[in-house]
Amino acid sequence: MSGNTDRRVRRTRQAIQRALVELILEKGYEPVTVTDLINRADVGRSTFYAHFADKQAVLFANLDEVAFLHPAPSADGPLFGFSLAMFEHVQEQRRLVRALLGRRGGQMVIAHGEQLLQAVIRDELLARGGRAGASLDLVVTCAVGAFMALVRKWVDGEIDATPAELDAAFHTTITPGARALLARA
Amino acid sequence: MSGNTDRRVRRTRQAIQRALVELILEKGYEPVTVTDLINRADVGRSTFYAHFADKQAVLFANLDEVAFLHPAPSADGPLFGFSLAMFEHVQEQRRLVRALLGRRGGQMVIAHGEQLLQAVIRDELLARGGRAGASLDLVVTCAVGAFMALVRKWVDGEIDATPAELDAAFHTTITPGARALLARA
DNA sequence: CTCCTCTCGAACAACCTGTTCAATAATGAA
DNA sequence: TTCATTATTGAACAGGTTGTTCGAGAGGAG
Repeated sequence: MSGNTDRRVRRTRQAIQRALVELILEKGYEPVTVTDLINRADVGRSTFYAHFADKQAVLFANLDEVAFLHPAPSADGPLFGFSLAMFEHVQEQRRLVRALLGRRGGQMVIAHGEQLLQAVIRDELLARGGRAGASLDLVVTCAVGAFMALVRKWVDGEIDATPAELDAAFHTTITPGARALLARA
Repeated sequence: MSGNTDRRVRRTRQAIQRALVELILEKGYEPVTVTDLINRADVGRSTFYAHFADKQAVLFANLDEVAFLHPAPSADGPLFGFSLAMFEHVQEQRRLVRALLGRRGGQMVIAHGEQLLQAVIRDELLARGGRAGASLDLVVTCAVGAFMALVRKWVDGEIDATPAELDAAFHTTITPGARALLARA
């Protein structure tokens, strides 16, 4: 048994989740209706509501499959060493990430991603001796904003670059400032 | 004649625009319906559609009143000197900016703000001798992302800081990296 | 005062949502 | 294989939203 449920359940849920990704890539998240979803997934209306409360629940179900944002806070290695791995991960799952985090994706997902990333960056700065406080949080916000901006533009095709190039740009821009903050502590 | 139109037109348009701001602050942008708008503005349904194509048109009409994003590219003065003035401007129009750019606001507006800011920052880096190219654009993207992240969190009340503190954080984080880029040119 | 424009409000078709229900089909276990 | 369990179906429904239309009436400009 893969999963622990009825095969029909697995099939249905997967069909719906797949359909959402396809439709987001075609029209963006907001315009997608539940009716679209059940047509594309070829599933009965009542079946849909037996599995998901609404459109957004499907979105979040997909979200779990792209939760590549949980590196341990590291005090050694290069500062913000996590970023290259993340860019590479995004590239592998480009299709899914594009649907979820791109301009056509849902706002909630971006907010969720920002929160995860915020924790990662904050923990890393603290692990390297940053002093908790308002000014550290402001720097964290800047770093999160910069990273997410790169990812969004990248998956939307507004930027053509390799993961290594993105990583380099992120470090060029953010690392000196972050070091300055740490040195001040 | 203030404006150049019928007084009724002015009154109607203003009532609708005001209503949208109020409603966004109460429920966020997406949940606001045209029916909500015409009730709050106390305006007939057909009247609404005589002035605006849809909800989003009202949003953009409001947007013009907060277009504080047009500083001339400056090659002298401190790098990214525009930012303090912008943070102060945001504080003055906090109510409106909060409705438009905050978490409850529309995605389109944020995208629009990012585009304006991107041009500003890009021009400034070019005016200071930055070499146009992919790696400059990547840095610009980071700077825009960082700035917008600060503004969003600020107007949403997730950050409690003065414009000067925000400005300082922005410069601490971004300026060293930007200088490094310019030095490389 | 008069003409012209704007507003009103109701009614409309079209669409979307989320729920219900009885009939049918697939599944997993004995 | 058989059989009880569970999932799916498809249609129908009430409630809400959108954008349009139209005649009647109110308001402003000159």
